[in-house]
Amino acid sequence: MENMLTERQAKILKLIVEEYIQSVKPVSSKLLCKRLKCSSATIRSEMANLEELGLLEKTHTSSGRVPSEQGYRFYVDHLMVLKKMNAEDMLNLQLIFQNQQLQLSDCIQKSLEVISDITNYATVVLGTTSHENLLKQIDVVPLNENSMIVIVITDKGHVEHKNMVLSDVSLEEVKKTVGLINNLIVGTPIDEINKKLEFEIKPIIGKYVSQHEQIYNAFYHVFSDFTNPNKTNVVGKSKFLNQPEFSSNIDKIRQVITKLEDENVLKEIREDDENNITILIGKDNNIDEDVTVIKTKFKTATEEGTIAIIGPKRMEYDRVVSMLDFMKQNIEK
Amino acid sequence: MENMLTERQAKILKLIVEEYIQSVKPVSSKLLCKRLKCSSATIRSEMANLEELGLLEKTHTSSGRVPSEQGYRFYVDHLMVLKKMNAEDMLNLQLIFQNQQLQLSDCIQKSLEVISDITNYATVVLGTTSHENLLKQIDVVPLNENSMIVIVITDKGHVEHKNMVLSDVSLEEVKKTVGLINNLIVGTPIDEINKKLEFEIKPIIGKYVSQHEQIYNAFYHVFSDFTNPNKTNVVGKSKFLNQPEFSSNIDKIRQVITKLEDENVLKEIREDDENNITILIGKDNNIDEDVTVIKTKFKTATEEGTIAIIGPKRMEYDRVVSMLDFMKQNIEK
DNA sequence: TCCTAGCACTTTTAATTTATGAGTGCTAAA
DNA sequence: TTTAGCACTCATAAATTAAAAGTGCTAGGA
Repeated sequence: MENMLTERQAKILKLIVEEYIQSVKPVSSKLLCKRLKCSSATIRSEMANLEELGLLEKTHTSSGRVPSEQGYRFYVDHLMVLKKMNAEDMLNLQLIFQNQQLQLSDCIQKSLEVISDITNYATVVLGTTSHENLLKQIDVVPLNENSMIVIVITDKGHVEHKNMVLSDVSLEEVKKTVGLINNLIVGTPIDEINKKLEFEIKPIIGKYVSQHEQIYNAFYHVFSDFTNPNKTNVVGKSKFLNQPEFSSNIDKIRQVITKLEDENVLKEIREDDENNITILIGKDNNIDEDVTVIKTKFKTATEEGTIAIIGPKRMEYDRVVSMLDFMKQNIEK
Repeated sequence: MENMLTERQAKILKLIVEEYIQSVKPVSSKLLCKRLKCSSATIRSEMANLEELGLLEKTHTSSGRVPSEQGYRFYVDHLMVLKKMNAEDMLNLQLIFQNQQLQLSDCIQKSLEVISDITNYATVVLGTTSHENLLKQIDVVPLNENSMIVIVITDKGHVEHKNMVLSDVSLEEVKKTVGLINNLIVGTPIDEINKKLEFEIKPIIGKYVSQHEQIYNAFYHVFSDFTNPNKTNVVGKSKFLNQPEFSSNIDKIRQVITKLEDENVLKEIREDDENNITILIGKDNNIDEDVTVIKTKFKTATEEGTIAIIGPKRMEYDRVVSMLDFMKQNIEK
């Protein structure tokens, strides 16, 4: 693959991508000839070749060159050298994961917030609550006359709680039902609970529990809410305001932010998720052609999902990729 | 108070404020003379008077008039007529509160998201978890060898859960401790638990529980995290992108968004909180002189806090105030 | 065959000018 | 007290100009 380009062409492409990522200005031949030992004319002719190959573009006839989408792609596939993370940042992130008070999902959330701040890009975690969780236990805590709290715990340590309003129902009967549930359907996958509830519990409480209708309905409700996907929240959407090529174009920013608030768009980020790091440059993603999404899947005993960093196409790929990798490592251990 | 102005002056001021809120353009005398039966010259002289009084301003010598900060203040204090909410919006909000599955704080959060969408302003709820909550019950669910989940429930129905990592500790001993806590310190205000833990529980488990050191520390940790203020999140910060007087000024937007992410700034919004609706126009708030904060306190049996709507100074006061009032009603019942 | 100096040409960007229009303040008369 | 009329101000937009940054191409040199 790499023999598509001469060594010098590769060097030039790399320099242009990195220079442009840094300066946000089309890169001129003159600038490069300082770093390579040759004249600007030579570079110009090489640049013309690279443009021919579809790796560079011009913004107008006499402008410097800018990487094309293919140019970025070639860069990340063949030229990029990963950039090790700043030790301090690494430490900060690790500290978050070492806080054993926190659920894993909170650690992920928190560290992605930190990453958003240090990179100036948006970040997101998708689908951290695995629905393959199995029911571990349910508890009921009566609050007052007619309301109680139902707490549902899964084997992976995920906890949810719901209010349950039941007027004129004896606490005894509710507890009986809880006992039945804990005996009969513990170990069931969360999203199959309602089925079991209907076919295994309902008949039984129908016999032994008074006011079974009301109680059954209340519990059915509690578990059906569980199936709702938990809402995903992109962190640092407004970081796009800090990116020069966006800040001159409010409409674009608005457009991108709107996309980042759209559940469906986010859902698509999860699709075709590979185990290693995937880079969706420009048209590869469904957010905006000037945006890049870098994402990876993670999978642990308790959780599973995708984390992604979202920024301009002109992203610091070398830095972001190694950060994301570092995150993945941290999560998975 | 209102006799500061003649009836006609009041009418003109009201028209100018409302026109400007709608059009975002300085209001000319010509425009007004269509609505009042008099010539533009007459209006001009009245406008000059109102400017004299500090209620109007010009953007340049020959421009139309714009309300001054005092002008807005006079408007909201004396001239504004509340605008009833759209029936559909009211219904939508009410439905959220009628969903008995949800905790009150979730209802508030959800409905403020809706309000942010229909108004195009940012919203926030501050300090919904009252630390006057009393401990109702704690539960422990073992997950595996060395980790368990502690669930803390308060009398107001607030639930929190924490991971607790304890290696080589017998479950029996932990359960004993839980039993002690549930017997001895239930009913204690959340933020006093650690004190009680130290002076009442520690001595006892010191006697009766083996490995008390480790267990005590773990529980101490669980409760000390509780005192952390829950993080407040402003909804719809990017709505400022949709406000014309901001969208021409990215720096301003960035500045405002940064403020809205600053915990301290948000905390100040809660201060001097009155029971009724408070309007902080421009310099009255600590966000930006072109921003207005409209807020009110709410207090229910279970929760207490402040909700606020944050938008440009050129805010639809009549609409927002009645919405906020409606929200308060809904929350408190 | 490859590199480079040189030059014509293109386009952007910023600065300047010009013109137009919206709006005011003031005056004098109704 | 109101209003018509007019001179004046300033913002905005369009048009012009000038300078700067780059490129492509060519022809000569290594």
